[in-house]
This record gives sequence, C-alpha cells and structure tokens, in this order.
Amino acid sequence: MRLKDSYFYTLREDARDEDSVSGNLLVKGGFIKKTSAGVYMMLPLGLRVQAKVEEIIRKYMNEAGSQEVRMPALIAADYYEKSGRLKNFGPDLFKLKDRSGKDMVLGPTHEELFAVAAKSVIRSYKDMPVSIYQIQSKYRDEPRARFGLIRVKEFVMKDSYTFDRDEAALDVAYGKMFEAYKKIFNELGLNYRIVKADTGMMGGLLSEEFQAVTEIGEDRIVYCEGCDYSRNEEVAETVVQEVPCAEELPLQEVATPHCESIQDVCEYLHADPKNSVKALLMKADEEFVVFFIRGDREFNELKACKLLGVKEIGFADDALIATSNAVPGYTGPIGLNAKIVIDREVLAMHNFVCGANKEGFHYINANPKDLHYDVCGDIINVQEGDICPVCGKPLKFTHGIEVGNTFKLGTKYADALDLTYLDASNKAQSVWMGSYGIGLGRTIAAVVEQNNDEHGIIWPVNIAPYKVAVVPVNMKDETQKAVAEKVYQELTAAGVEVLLDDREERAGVKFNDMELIGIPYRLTVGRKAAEGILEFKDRRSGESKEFTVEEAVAFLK
RNA sequence: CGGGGAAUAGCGCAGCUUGGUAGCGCGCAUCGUUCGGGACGAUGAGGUCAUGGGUUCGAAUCCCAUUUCUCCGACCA
Repeated sequence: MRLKDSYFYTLREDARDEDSVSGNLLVKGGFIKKTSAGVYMMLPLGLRVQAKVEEIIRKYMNEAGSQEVRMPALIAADYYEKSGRLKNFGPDLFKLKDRSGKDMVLGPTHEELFAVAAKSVIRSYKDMPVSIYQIQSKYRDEPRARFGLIRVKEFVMKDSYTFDRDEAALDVAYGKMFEAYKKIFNELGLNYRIVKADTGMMGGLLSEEFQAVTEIGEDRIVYCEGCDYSRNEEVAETVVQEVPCAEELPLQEVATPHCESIQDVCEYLHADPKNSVKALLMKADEEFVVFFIRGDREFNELKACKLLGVKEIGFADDALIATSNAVPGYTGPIGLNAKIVIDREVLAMHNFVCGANKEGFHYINANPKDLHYDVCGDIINVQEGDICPVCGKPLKFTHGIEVGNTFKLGTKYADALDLTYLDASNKAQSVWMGSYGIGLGRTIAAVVEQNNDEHGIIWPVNIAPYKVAVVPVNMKDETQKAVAEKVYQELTAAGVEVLLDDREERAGVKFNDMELIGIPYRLTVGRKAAEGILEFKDRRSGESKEFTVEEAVAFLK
C-alpha cells in the first residue's frame, strides 16, 4: 500500500469526545470515526485489523466444526415475540415498522433465527451435532454508549450456535467451543480471565465470560489466587465469616439526631460501619420491600432479584414507603411492618447498630434474636477482605472488558421455536442449544488498551493492519526514493504486508504517524540508502539495527 | 431515567459577563528556504456561529423551545 493518494489520515490532537485510551488512539490514528453516540465508521486501517481478527476467529470456528452463514439484521419481530425476548430485551431492542406496519427489530443477537435455520437440517438424533456461526452487525440501544468501541449501539459480533440431542452432547459441543475461544484469545495475545457470570437475558444453564483485563473495564471481576475460582462480581458468592461474641447485650434505643446516613450514625455513635445494619427501601416489581445489609456493604440487585423471583428492583417512592412505618434514615428491622429481606451476613452479627423506625433514633446492641424477617439470602457484593467460597483464601479484584461469552442455553429456545428431533425410540425431543459470542470491536479495543505507549498503538504482528512501514526520509532524494520503491516491491513480492510512506512529509511526521498507528516494524530509507543499507526498528522493543534489502526481506518474510 | 457541561472553519479552541456583523493554533493552497523525530517566512482559501422562535435599530453574544454530543449518577435510608 502506498500512502500517497490513499485514504489515510491521523489527528494531531487527542479526540475531544473519547473517554478511553483505545477510543482516543483508534480515532486519532484514523482507524474509526464516530458518526453518532455509540456508532462508528470503520475506516481502511480499522477494517484491516478487523479482517485479521475475523480470520483468526474463522480459523478456530471452522476447526471446531462450525460452518459460516450470514443472517439478516432486519428481522420480523414475531421471532422475538415467540422466544419472549421482545419483552426481556425491553428498551435495549431497536424496533421499527415496515411500510405495511409490520413490526420489525434489528437483531441484538440471533438465537431465534439460528434455531429456525437449524430446523431445516435437524429431524432426527442422527442429524446432530451441528454448529453454525456468523460474523455480522448487532444492534442494541444501550442506555449509555461509552469508551470508544467498548460500549456501542451497533457492533460486529461473531456468534455461533451448537445444536445437540441432550445435555451430555451439549457439554461436549460447549467444551469444543470453549477450547476454540481460548485458542482465539491466546492467539490475539490478550491478557484475559474466564469468569462465571449471570445468564441474563439469554437465559439458560451456564454463562462463562472471557474478560480482557484492563483498568477501564466496565465489569468487576473477582478471582482467587489459591484456586481457579473466578466470577463476575454480579454473581460472586459471599461467605459469611463468623465473628466470635463474648456476650449479647440488651437492645437499647438511643437518640441520633440528624443522622440519616450510615456514615453519620456511625460517626455520632463512634461505631464501626461493619457493625451496623442499613436499610434499603425498594420497590421489587410492584411490591414494597425493605432490604437489610451490613453498613459497609453494597447491595447486589441481581442477586436480590433472583432471590425474590422478581424482574426489577428500584428505589421505592414516598407513597410506597408510606404504606409502612419505615422512616427514611431511621429504618431498622426491629418492629418494622413491611416485607423484610435480610442478608445472611446480618444473622451472624452481634450487638449492632440499626434504625429504630422513629425519627431521630437508632438501636444499639441489636442482635439477630431481636428481629424477624420474611426472606434471608445472599444479596450483597463481595468486597476487599472477603474470602474465596471454595478454598477460603482472600479474593482478588480486577476490571475486565467482556470480549467473549459462552452460554449453555438448554432447551429454552428450542421449546419456544419448536425445534425438535425424533430420538431412537421415535419420540419428539427438544434440541439442546449453546450460543457463543465474541465482540470484534471490543476485542480490538481491548488489544489496544493492553498494547500502547505514549506514542500510540503497538499492534501484535498477527493483527496489525500492515506488518512493516517503509519510510523514505526525504522524498526529494532520488536514491532514497528508488531504494524505498525497490524494498517495497520486493517485500510485496515476498507476500509481506507493507505500507510505503511515500508522502512528501518530513521524517518526524512520518515516524510519529507510523508509531501512532502501531505498525510493528519500520524500515527507514535514509543516509545509507546509496549503500543499500536500511534502518530496521521494532515498534514494541524500540530496538533498531541495520539491514541490507535482502536481509530485511528475509527477516520479514 | 435524574443531574451537570457543551455545540463558533476540516481538527482543537477563544469571543458571550458588558449586543455593533467573527478570531487564534493546527491542518489546507501557492511561492521561497529547510529536510533523520510533528520546520520557518510570506501570501491566501475556508464559517447559514447546532436548529427554530423571541427581544432589539442591530444577536455568536440576551430570553424561550428543540436537537445533538458529553460527563456524573441510577448502592440513599
């Protein structure tokens, strides 16, 4: 590729709207361009990187026995109605009507259509296993797009699906896909962790996420250094640690004027928040529920929803609160006439502080025997200091970008869309499905997050848009120009992807641009061009050495 | 959804408080000098000041509405 007369640009200043290192570098380097919130153009450089990632993915998908197809993004809403996801996706789903008024959606993920496609080949148990996949654009109306390619409304995803006769066969298919995923992310050189997570709107039996480890990651992930336990924070189990107690003291009401937050109360009473219990006045679907957790804990909405079997939990409004004797700021589990859900940990506490359901008053020396509750369970996030539920060692925390996810779906979609087969005894059975996704944009962004320096991106060689940049220092120097052209031709003939920076720019501009866009190697054609000597520089290590043209071709081939 | 901030040349910004018909840096064009780490000088081109309404003799500037972008929050009892 010759840069002169090609579509290529870089920005000299940081992108104003980008809030992540990867978003900024990709925009600045001219890989992508934002068209509106959460929607990006993929420009020539970006598309080349994406194509390389696609090829790596294809290699391992094909190796795992999956065949590539391409589904439409524009889908009749009926399919999502049947699976129940028209409701479950809710506002995240892009909905539209065609000219006749028929409801359509832009596909957010394609379990439904793949199940329909599978019907064409699956009649008998002998027709399985079968697996198909696609690389295609997905649409999700995210409430808040951010972080460059990490959270967007339109994105390219590789999604594959497996179809099997029973759970044991699904386990085998899942295992194959899982291994393929490891190979893909290893080949991309990503630092990642595999964590168990919530199945969310996908439903099903199991979800495991491939999380690229980075500071900017939106997911908190929890892992144990002592064993292989790792979880997305949303589903990480807490372990109740028994605290010894010499003597349970009698309950006592104390005045705590103007202390409406746990922090205020604890400061006023000189108590440790770890020894207090706070109330969360919530609306679980339509019902008023008060949750009680230790004062220094965070509430985990997902766990609470599952515990109560409700869809949504939000803060209660004043009208709802007024149906009880709860006093915001002073709500406690003792003598409260509302539905009470209590975290398990509270039942292991002794002589703690909690609200007295009376303006300006709290209890001290409250104990589990003093309170009643309707439901008890694990409704809090794990936090620093908590221990591994498997081996008891301290848990570690980090952030991750979810670049891949694998689901054991079970028969949910097959049941909804009538995907069945006849077993050996001629009985109709539901097909067991698995679904497996990789976000291409997120993967690219994660690679950039993990591979950059103050000069720009440092692409791993296997997904770099070009392997080497040939940079003639002075385009007015005929010798340099001729040598650069010769190197370019020979490398191209040898099958090396090479970028010839034949722009009439000063050396510094070219060097900076090639570093910004992260080309792994650079061949500078300069002072020693007449002697046939080039300077070779490694973008990652910064090391440089001299090469003849032949040596350069041999090295890069 | 709730609360901030912003929208002026291709990009990044100033001007707005105190209305008087738009400016800076980069980039771009032409010429000259320069030429291995984002050169220098000279001369230029380029803007319905987001949109719609209002106030006014006069609006980028003041007022209202709308749109878009962006940040924070959606763990407070």
